[in-house]
Amino acid sequence: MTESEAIKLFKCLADKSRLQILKSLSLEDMYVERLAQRLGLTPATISFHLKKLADVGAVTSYRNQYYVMYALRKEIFISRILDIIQEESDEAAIQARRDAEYRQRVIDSFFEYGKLKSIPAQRKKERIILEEIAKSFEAGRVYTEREVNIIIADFHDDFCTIRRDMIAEKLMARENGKYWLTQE
Amino acid sequence: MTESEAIKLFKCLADKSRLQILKSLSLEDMYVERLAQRLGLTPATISFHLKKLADVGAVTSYRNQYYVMYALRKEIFISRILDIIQEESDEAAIQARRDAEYRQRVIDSFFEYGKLKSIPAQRKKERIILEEIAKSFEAGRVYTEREVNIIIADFHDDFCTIRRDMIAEKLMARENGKYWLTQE
DNA sequence: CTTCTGAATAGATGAATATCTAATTAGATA
DNA sequence: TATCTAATTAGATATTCATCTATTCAGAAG
Repeated sequence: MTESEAIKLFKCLADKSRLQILKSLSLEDMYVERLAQRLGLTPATISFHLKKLADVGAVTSYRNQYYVMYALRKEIFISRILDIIQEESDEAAIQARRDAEYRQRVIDSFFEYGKLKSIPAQRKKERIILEEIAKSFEAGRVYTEREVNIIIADFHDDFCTIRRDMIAEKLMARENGKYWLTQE
Repeated sequence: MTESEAIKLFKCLADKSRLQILKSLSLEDMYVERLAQRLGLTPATISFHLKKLADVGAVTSYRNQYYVMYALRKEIFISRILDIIQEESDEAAIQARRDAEYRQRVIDSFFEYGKLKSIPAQRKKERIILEEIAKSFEAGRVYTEREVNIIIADFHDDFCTIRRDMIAEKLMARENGKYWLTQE
């Protein structure tokens, strides 16, 4: 389902009259005038809504004597809302989301009130923490060692280790006692 | 979830900007200005949307330095749309729906183009058919036997049997050759 | 305490839309 | 074919609501 299809579907569901139509049709098939009577609305209004519902595939219709019977298409409604929101069918995007969730968990467990509780032992986790700290530096700007220390000290007392590891991980570069962010 | 809660939830999802906010937050927590930048909208507009999303419990927020971080509350989105539409959690309603579905199947199998193909042998099924035919009579109005016959004959040639069974099932009452619907 | 910055609110505006009445269409029956 | 009835469409109206600008609020930092 594309984003604009999802919006159309949710728009359909976001109306009291249409929701009641769907509820009624979930009980039994009905024709326009009967629905109008149940909901206390004009047949014209019901037609208007049924057309929208049919547009998104929520209902189908068939003739029965004088009447046009409408039926609910339950298949349309089996998916979970979360799946629709997160739908991005391409694998790369899904992997990116998993990564982001993992990163967030690591950050949550090592930071508290904006402070780093401890330096992760696992290199993979430390990398994530260092990248998070790197966000406090401006791209392109050149810092003195003292400035770097002060910024890092906001996160953890052991700014020496962290500063050194930032260089080792190539998140920052150093030359002649000056530091700057590398471009990723 | 009540009907009006469901409508509010769907209204929230029925907007491109809000859907994109939710998609963004499903990747990682973000603050207002960052979202504004991603979506090409004003921070004021993002605030407006986030408030609506918070109202329905779709997001939560927490402070982080200068920023107010917003996070997606996935728990809200686990239910299936169909369950929300059909939500009437009380047993009586669910049974009523099953009954209605059964009735519809019986009606579908005995009627064709508005005509009764045959009179059901099972009493339970005949009752359903008779109730369906009874819909062609007006409540409160008194009919002559001839009028009754004409109306029933629209459904089946053997109007005598059907008329007699309507009385036997107490769907109609008769006195002095006059007929009328009983109140159910 | 003062200042700064990001967030929220208020007010205005234009676009979308739910509803009605009236007119038209389409399908069934005679 | 002519006629009847339910369904749909068209046009009008009032309301809702997404968005912007400008202002106010709140929390962090000096």
